Amino acid sequence: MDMDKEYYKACMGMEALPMSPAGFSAVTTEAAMAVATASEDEGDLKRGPWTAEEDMLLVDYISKHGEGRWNSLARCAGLRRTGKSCRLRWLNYLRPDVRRGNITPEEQLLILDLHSRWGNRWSKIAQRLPGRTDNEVKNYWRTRVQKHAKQLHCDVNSDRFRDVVRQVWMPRLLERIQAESSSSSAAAAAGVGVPALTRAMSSPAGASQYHCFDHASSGGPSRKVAVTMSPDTSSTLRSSLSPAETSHGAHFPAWGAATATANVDGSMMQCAGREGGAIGGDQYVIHGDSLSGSWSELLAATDIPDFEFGNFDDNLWSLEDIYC
DNA sequence: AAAGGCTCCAACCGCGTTGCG
DNA sequence: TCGCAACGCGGTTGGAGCCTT
Repeated sequence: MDMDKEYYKACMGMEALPMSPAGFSAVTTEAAMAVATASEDEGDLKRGPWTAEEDMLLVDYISKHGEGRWNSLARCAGLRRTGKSCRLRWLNYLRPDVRRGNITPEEQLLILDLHSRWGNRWSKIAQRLPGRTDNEVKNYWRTRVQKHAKQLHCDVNSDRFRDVVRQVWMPRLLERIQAESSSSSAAAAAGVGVPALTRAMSSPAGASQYHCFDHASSGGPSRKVAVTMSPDTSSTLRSSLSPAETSHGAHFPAWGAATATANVDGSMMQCAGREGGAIGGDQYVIHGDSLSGSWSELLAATDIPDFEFGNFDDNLWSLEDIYC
C-alpha cells in the first residue's frame, strides 16, 4: 500500500522496500536483520510466545517511532509477526506503564462494580484501572469471579450472583481496604481512633450503594451500614462512577447520621449507617457480626433469596479465597 | 518421584467498526 | 457509495507452572 511506503520513508529515512510480508526487511539493528533474514528464508509469520529478541526489537522500534500502524510497524521493525500480534504484545506486556502483579482489593472492588454496570466491556473497565489491560481484567474475571459463581451453582451474570457480589463480596473487600487504610494512616491520624467506618455525609445522587459493616464499636454488635461509591469523590474510583453511567438498582431513601467515609489511596469510599436497606426494591439484611467465618457462612447469614446454602462446603469459600 | 489435574495468563482468532482511496 | 485494509474488542485456546495424589 502506498500509504505504508510513505510511512516507511518517513520513519526509516530510506526508500520503501518491497512489501511482501516475508521479505520486507527495513531493519535498524543486527538482531532485526537476523530475524528478517530468517523470515525471508522461512517465508512465514511467526506465532506463539515472544522471544526476548523480538521484545527488544519491538520496544526499540516503538521508542524511536511511536506506536500505531501495526502492520507496517511489524515489517519496519523486522518482526515476523502480524500487526495484531505486535499490538497485543505491546499493549498487554511491553508498554512501560503496564502494571504487573496481583489485582489489589481496590482494583477488585472497582472491577466488580464496573462489571455490574457495563458487563463484559473489558476495555472500558480497564481504562478505569491505570496500568491494567483489558486482557488482565478479563482473565481476572474468568479465573476468579467465574470460579466463585460456579461454586455457588449460579450463572455469573445472574441476579443472584450479582446480589452476592454486592451484599457480601464488595462489602468484604471494602472492609479490607478500609482496614489497610486505617492501619497505614493510623500514625497520621494519631489520637483519632478512627473506626473502620465513620463520619457523616449525605447520600449523593447516582451513587453505587451496598451494605457493609461498622466494626467501630468494638465489643458491641456490628452495625449494618449502606455503602456508597460516590461520583463526587476523587481519583480512580470517582472517575469510574459518573452519575450518568450509574445504573445500579440500589436505593437508600433515607440515610442515617452514622455514615462513613474511608479514603484509600485517594479513592474515597463512603458508608452510611442505617437500619435497613433496599437493593432493587427488595430488603436484604446481613445480620450481626457476619464478617467472620467462611464465605458460605456469610452467605447463609445473608437474606438473599433462593440460595442453596446447604450445598456449599465451607472450605471452598474461605474469605481469604476472594482476595488475590 | 512421577503422573495427572488444575490454574493462570499470554497469545490467537473472529468479527464489528473505522478510515481512506 | 463501495471496497479494502487496518484497527480494536471480546471470546477462546494452549501451555507452563503449580498442586495433589
